[in-house]
Formats: sequence, C-alpha cells, structure tokens
Amino acid sequence: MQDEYKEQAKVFKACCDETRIMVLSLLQSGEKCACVLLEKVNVGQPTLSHHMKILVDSGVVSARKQGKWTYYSIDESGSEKAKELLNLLTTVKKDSASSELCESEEGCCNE
Amino acid sequence: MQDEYKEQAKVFKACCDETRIMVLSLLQSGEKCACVLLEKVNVGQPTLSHHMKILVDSGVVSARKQGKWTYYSIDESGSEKAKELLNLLTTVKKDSASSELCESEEGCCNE
DNA sequence: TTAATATATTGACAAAAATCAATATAAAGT
DNA sequence: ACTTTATATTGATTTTTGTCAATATATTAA
Repeated sequence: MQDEYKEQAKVFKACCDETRIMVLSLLQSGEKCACVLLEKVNVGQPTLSHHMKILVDSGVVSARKQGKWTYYSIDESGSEKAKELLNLLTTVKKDSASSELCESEEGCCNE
Repeated sequence: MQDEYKEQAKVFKACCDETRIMVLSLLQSGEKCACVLLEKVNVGQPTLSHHMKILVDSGVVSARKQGKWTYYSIDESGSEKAKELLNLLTTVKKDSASSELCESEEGCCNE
C-alpha cells in the first residue's frame, strides 16, 4: 500500500530536479549520447550517470547501448504512463460526497 | 535559464514524495481539512503542514482557510498546468535531425 | 595484449529535504 | 480575558539526495 505510493513517486523523481529537467529538454530534440549531454549539463560525468539512472528508472527515459556509447532518449510509453499517472493523481472523483459533508456542517473533522 | 528549470521542478516536487502522493490520493475524494489528512497520513502535525506547503507551492493543491480550519483540495487549473508541463517535457520534437545524425555515423559525439 | 575512450560504480562528503518537539499564531468557545 | 483547538513556524536532528574523486568495466583502436 505504502509501497504503491513509493513506486508512483519514482515516476516523478524524473522531473523534480533541475538537472534532470535540463536533460529532458535536451532529449526533446532526439536521442543523445551521454557525452553530448555531459557537454551541455553543468555536472561531472559520474553525476550525470547518476541522474541518467534515475531518469531511466522512472521509465521516462530509455537507454540504448551501442559500442562504447550509451544513447538516451525519451521513452514514449513510459512518458505516457507518467502522464496517465499524473492525470489519475489530480483527478477529483465527482461522485464522492466528502467535500459537501465538510462544507455543510460548520464544524469540521468528521472524516 | 537555469531558474526556469528550477521553477518547473517545483511543480513535480508535489508528486515525487510518498507522503504527498498519499495526500493527493486522499484529496481525490474531495476537499479535506488538515485534521482529517493528519489522521490518515502517518506523520506528525508540523510535518504534514510542511508537506501541504510544498503541495500548495507546486500549484497542484489549493488551500482555503475557514475559521480554525484549513481546507485543502486539488487545484484544477494548477493540475492542468502540471499536466501540460509534463507533456511539454516529454514530447519529442519530430522535425529535429539530431537523432539521425547520431545514428548515421558510427562515431558519436558531434553535438 | 596494450592503450585509449565512454560510461558505470564506489565511497566520501556536502547540500537539501523530512521529521519531530517546542512554540507561535489565530480563531472560537467559555 | 482566558482556555481550547487547529494550524503554522522555528530550530534541531536524521535521512536522503546530489556531487565529486577515484576506480572499475567494457568496448574499440593500435
């Protein structure tokens, strides 16, 4: 139960950090290898590698290894899932009465 | 420039934490006052207050103060903005040639 | 097989975030 | 005015995260 929330949080870890957002922005113009990203982002190589791992773990980015290089790109299906999840999390269920209950009584705190 | 990414990151701070996701889930069934949330979430009162501040700052949740109580609810317009931003961040621009360049040459690392 | 190059991993440290206890504020009830 | 109740703020502490230097791994080139 709690683990479910943890899992969901992981998805949004992708975009709650400045550096990772910058990487996402760079990937918008297509697949990039780590060395290219490294040139643009202002962190060291191990740090970038760390961020890329978080991005890949989130599902929003996928990695493809070819020879010496690792190419990163935005993962369409992972992104779709992230969007769906955000939509799910921010959707207010219309048929629930909790809201009105709280409003109607002047006193709150009845579940 | 960097500040822009920082600002964007703030939006997703809302859902990159287990506890805050749980709060969002609770708010899906309608507006709730802090005391109700406090009962359900397994953190102390000051900690909840802290999380609620982050949620409100992200724009995804809005607060309404009435008497002694503070009522929190999912902010439709803030949520919409978050969704648009996520969409923006994960959209690959089709007309960019960067990807093909990297693929065509066996050697990478030409911007 | 040795050297060079690209990226990942490890370990240490610094910065940021989460947490709680104590306290402050602010509204309502007495 | 005083007390109670709900929430916010402050300060200290713990936990997590970001960062880098050093090193490991893996692939290609010589």
